[in-house]
Amino acid sequence: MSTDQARSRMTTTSYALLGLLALKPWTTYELTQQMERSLGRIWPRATSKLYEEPKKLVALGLARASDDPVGRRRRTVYSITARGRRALARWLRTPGAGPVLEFEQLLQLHFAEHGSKQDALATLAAARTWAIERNEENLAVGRTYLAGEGLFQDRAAINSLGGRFLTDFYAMVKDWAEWATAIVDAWPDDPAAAQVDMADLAESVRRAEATAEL
Amino acid sequence: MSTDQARSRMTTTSYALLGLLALKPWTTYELTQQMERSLGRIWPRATSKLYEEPKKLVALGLARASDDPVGRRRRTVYSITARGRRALARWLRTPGAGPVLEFEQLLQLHFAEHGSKQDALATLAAARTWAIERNEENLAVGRTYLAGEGLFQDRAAINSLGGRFLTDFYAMVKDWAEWATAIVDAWPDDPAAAQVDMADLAESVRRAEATAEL
DNA sequence: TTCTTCATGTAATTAGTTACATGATTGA
DNA sequence: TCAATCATGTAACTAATTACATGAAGAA
Repeated sequence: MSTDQARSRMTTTSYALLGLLALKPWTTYELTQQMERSLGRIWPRATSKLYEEPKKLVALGLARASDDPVGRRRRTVYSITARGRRALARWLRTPGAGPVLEFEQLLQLHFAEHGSKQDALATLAAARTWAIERNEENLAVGRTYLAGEGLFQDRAAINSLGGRFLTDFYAMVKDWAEWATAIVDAWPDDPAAAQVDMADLAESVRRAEATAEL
Repeated sequence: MSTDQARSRMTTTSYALLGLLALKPWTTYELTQQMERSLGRIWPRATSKLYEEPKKLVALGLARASDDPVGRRRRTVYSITARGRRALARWLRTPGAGPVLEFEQLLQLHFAEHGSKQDALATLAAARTWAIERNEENLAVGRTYLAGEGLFQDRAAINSLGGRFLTDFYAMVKDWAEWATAIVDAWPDDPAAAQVDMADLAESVRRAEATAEL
């Protein structure tokens, strides 16, 4: 156990892995698969991170690693410890951060005046496609649960909260992209010359006002 | 000009700053304010990054820095160069990434079985509050544009695309949080014992199916 | 038996954050 | 004239990514 690792603090990523370990023991590869397929939608991390992070959990006494050899190479299986479960429960009591969004395509749209109308439309089309593709994946998972064949069917009640969030999010992105495409279609060729439609603006403000009401 | 910086590549963050410089020259502090108030909603970065990144733009010849002293200390004003404008236009033609979401609160919900029902409800309440507060800010900006008094009123057409996205996003988060609160309210005290309501699940799937249709 | 894909990991690099420091300005 | 806050920046650190490497398993 390196002192470095023992000293280093728990990040949200650490808890994400710890949470998975609370479900069952996993090999690192299984963890990467699970992240790619599901948890990664709300907490995306590079694969190599997932090989590194559990070591920290072990160093902190929150997880246990067992090496089982496969042929000439080793494979590591991680499982949670009692201390790990307590740490996880403690984390669930702390206030977490709200959604953090990074949206490069929207950033590009935000500077659309410096490119062509075509650029903007292409970006919107890509955003729409993105939403449809992600939704497709999410839908496939939802159907397996509806059929009673989900990977963690006993956790269906909990999983469905996140599933619904993603469903709503993808729908929202798609609808927005279509709305925005109609708007941009009406622009002149030079986006810098585009005039705002006050009626559209007013409608957006009304929507926000509806959300502001308790 | 350090070779290090000249060699380093442009990131999306670099382009975010470059895009702002294309609007007008800014002092670094003004850039931090602008990011905090508006661009940061879709491309959040720490303040110190915003002091560092423009230096790279200068090293790459995409921006110019002018030092103007304020009392005994200096202040840097950055402006874009012709090369910078071309680089920005080129970037607008490249495919950008779709939305990337990090949602710690939802991660906590995902492991709700290891905490109490109260924990889950508190997390959902926090998510709802988050959405309302963010919406409030966004609404305030929208109103200034509707009144014709936006900070960049001439860019209202473009700004309104992003404004609407955020409006829809905050509404979606709030609605989801309220929906989920009702669900969790109906859970037994031990979240691990919660049973999924198949009717709810079916409705989520139907929603996703609606999005999947062209 | 060879090729490809799955599986398992490390190393090098970088992007980003947290912490710190201090001058300028304003209002009590 | 003092305190608080605004404004400006650097340094140290760390989380995370990209690139690389290679063995195992299964298909052709």
